[in-house]
Amino acid sequence: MAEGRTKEKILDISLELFSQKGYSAVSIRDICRLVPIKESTLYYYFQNKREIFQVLKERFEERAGALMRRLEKELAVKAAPCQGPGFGEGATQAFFEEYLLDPFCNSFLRLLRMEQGGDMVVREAYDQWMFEKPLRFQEKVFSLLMEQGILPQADSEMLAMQYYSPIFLCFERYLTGGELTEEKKERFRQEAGRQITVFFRDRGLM
Amino acid sequence: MAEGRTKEKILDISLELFSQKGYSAVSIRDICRLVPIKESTLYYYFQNKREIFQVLKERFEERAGALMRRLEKELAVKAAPCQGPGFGEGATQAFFEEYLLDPFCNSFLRLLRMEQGGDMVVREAYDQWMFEKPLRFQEKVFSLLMEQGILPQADSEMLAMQYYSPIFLCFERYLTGGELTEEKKERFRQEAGRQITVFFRDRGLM
Amino acid sequence: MAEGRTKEKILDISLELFSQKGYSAVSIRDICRLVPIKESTLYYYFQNKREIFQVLKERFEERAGALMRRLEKELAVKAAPCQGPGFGEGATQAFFEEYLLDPFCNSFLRLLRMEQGGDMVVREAYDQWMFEKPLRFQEKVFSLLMEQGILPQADSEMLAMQYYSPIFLCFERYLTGGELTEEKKERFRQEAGRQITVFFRDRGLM
Amino acid sequence: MAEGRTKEKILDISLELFSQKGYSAVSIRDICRLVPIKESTLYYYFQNKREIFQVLKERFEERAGALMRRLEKELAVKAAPCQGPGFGEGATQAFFEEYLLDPFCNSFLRLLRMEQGGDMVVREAYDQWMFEKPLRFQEKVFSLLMEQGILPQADSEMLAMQYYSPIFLCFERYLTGGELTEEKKERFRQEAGRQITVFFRDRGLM
DNA sequence: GATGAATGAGTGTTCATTCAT
DNA sequence: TATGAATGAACACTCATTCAT
Repeated sequence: MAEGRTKEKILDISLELFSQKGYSAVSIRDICRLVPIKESTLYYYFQNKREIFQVLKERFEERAGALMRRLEKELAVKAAPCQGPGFGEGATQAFFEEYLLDPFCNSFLRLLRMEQGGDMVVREAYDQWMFEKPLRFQEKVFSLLMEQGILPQADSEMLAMQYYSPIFLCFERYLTGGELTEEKKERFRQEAGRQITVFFRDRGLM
Repeated sequence: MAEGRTKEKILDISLELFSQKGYSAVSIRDICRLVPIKESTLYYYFQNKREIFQVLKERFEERAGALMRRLEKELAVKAAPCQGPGFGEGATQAFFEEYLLDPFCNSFLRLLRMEQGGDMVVREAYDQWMFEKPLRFQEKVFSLLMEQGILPQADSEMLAMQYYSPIFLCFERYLTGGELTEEKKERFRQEAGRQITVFFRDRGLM
Repeated sequence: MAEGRTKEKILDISLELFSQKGYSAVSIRDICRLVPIKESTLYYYFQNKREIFQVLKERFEERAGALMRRLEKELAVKAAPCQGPGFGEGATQAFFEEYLLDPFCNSFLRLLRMEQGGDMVVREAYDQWMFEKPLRFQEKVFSLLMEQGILPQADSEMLAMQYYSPIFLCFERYLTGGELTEEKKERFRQEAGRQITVFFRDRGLM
Repeated sequence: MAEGRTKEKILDISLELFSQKGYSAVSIRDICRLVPIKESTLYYYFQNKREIFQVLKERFEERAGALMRRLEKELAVKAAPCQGPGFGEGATQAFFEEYLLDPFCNSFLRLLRMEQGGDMVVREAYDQWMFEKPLRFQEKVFSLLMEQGILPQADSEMLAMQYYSPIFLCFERYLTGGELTEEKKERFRQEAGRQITVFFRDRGLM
């Protein structure tokens, strides 16, 4: 069999199941039935069930971390010449499409979200990737917009909350239950998009 | 043992455990160990594990429904004579203290939140009690405030989102993991309170 | 079912199997097949496999401890009036029939003997019950015999070794493998008996 | 890798583990982890787990057989001219150092000792190498000593038991649990040595 | 010589649930 | 009201072993 194929398939299926039913509600048997392999084969690739989660977590953090770094870099570049409020849009779109709506990231965020009954480390990861990092990033965006006089001076932390919290609410409401269908994604884009539009309009932009 | 005592204790302990570790991560054994009764005794009071959840759900809906109805009634009464924006405060405080921060309601909301991997009915309940009802209620509040000229005319639905989403974010961030300590409650009150204050100040009130 | 029957049967069968094949070579399934019960039933009576061993150990120590105490008491009583070397015989016979040859004690000693690869506590128990206690007891017997002038003065510790070690060798050789048949028991009685006879004859007694 | 290297290492590590934890408590994984090789590699050298034991057994029997033959030959040679009781000493020392205390032989004897729950052939091997052969050899020694008038006429079989059983007890007590440390070896040498000294002194020698 | 990939049978253990008492 | 006794199905995980490469 082609190298790495099986391991990848285990990870794919595991994430899919975990994000739908929750880590502890998914059995090794469930995973193996769908791969499909024998349970003993799974243990050739992973030491135990927890390790599947760990590997998924590492991959998520790599990927999400790379996205965050990229967005910050783009922010710095674009900010140089005054470009109007538009440059925030790119970031938001990337944040939507490559993070909240991206199948892998979306699934993992859902998994984190459900498993908060478990250990602290999961709770902390969820706090980081769902709250801390997005809010910190948005603060920087608004600070820049204010520096350039595009937005009136204000508390950037508060602004980040006002901008991000409706997005978060829409994420929770439309993107964390059942399968991630194109329908749900579209609904999210519209609802969250409306909130963003109004946010900028209220502040005299766009 | 006094009638009803045991059943209540089963419900109390079940909710406590469910809200901390999630429905499926809590075993009948776990519950009975803490009551304490034998497993077979539990089945004298409940047909199966799911029924414990059902009873909790009914009680929650009774209680939360009563609260919502009460708030709506108070809204109608208070609204009659013009009383300034203050009359919204009472509702918000009651929503905080008797709903999001109330041990029973908080626990059940956490339980709903975690079990969305399960069946649709749970998802719908969560949507109702976490999004639909609070947002609908807030819309009415703002409609009234606008009718009375206290708030400038605007899209009340949008306003409700802008008002409620930071509260929801704070709820998710501070009130859904680990035990519900007084510390966490206070933190929530402050963070969510700040958001509300700014919301009204931005709109020329308070 | 009659009270206590099942638990006792589990213990009986477990000891039998453990003493034949060794603790770790016996599976819960093996035990349950012979009882016969379902595996889940076994866990109604015992928390885990180790607890079966623990209970057997407690029972053995109670029983063997009682025997040792009884023999010591009889020694003190009988020693009072001079009765010739005969009084040692009773002790040896009890030690043979109620300890080394007793089905329960024999099985447990075999179990201890085999499981020395495991934890220290098992090793120590084996050392106590196979070496320390028998040798200490025999020392007391010889001290008494010397006090009464029946045996000439000598190092009682050395004497105990000279008396006990052939018995121990016969035990190891004839009583620790396969089933404990009446044939094997008889062979042990004869071989060990001959050693004892010669021991006393060499020292001018009997 | 140099030919034979890997196979030897598998045998060394297997014996070490077997003698510490027992044959069935050691997994192929355990062995391979320490060699270190992949499990499939082990099956290049051995058909199955049992074969590792078989090879070890053959080597043990070769080695122990050679030792026994050598001791018997030395006995015949030395016995010719009258040399006093000393010629027994050499045999005993060799029996200690090259058999009971020799790392390879000691490990294998421990392995045999633990695995008596298994098949008859193992039990028989244990009986041969732990009881039959040592006792037969000792009988010959004493027969010779008696022929030469060094020891008074007596039942050589009984004498062999009296001589060997304390040694066997010390072996069981001090050399069959945990690792074979220099400390344990020394303790054995002293305890067993004392027994031998007293044995000869009691019979007017040394 | 050595390995990567796979497996069937088995391990100890936990689960929600039943039912006669 | 409450329990003692039992169970079938599932659980995560380990075992010795195979075989194509």
